[in-house]
Amino acid sequence: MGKKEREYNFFNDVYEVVKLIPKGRATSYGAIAAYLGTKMSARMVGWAMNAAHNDKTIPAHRVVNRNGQLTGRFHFKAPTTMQYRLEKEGVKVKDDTIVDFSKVFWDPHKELY
DNA sequence: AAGGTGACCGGTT
DNA sequence: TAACCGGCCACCT
Repeated sequence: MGKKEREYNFFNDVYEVVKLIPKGRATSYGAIAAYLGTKMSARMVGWAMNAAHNDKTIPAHRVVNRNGQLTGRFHFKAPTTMQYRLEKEGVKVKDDTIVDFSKVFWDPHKELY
């Protein structure tokens, strides 16, 4: 098995959850890690998103940090891309932070089974 | 082969 | 309020 394939298998669980985030909602790195179990740390979720950043099938813009900040914005094509995509879905962003994040927040632990 | 490094997090100072 | 700390764990050098 090649390196690229192994990498994809390893991060696959993260990608599957990210793909389930509904339009107009967002979750956090830590929430995904908690949902997947103790083996996966929030840092690893960030690493997985980094590895996936050109995959158009993964809505990476819907993953932010626990405070709703768009900490991953510099990894997009332009630093404004992440905010643009969120606002296009009706999510308001101010000062690189999602407005009313608690209402936009999508917790995989509660919304998935 | 060992140590540095994250698109992080919760708690403490 | 902001800075810091320890835990996290696969990757990279």
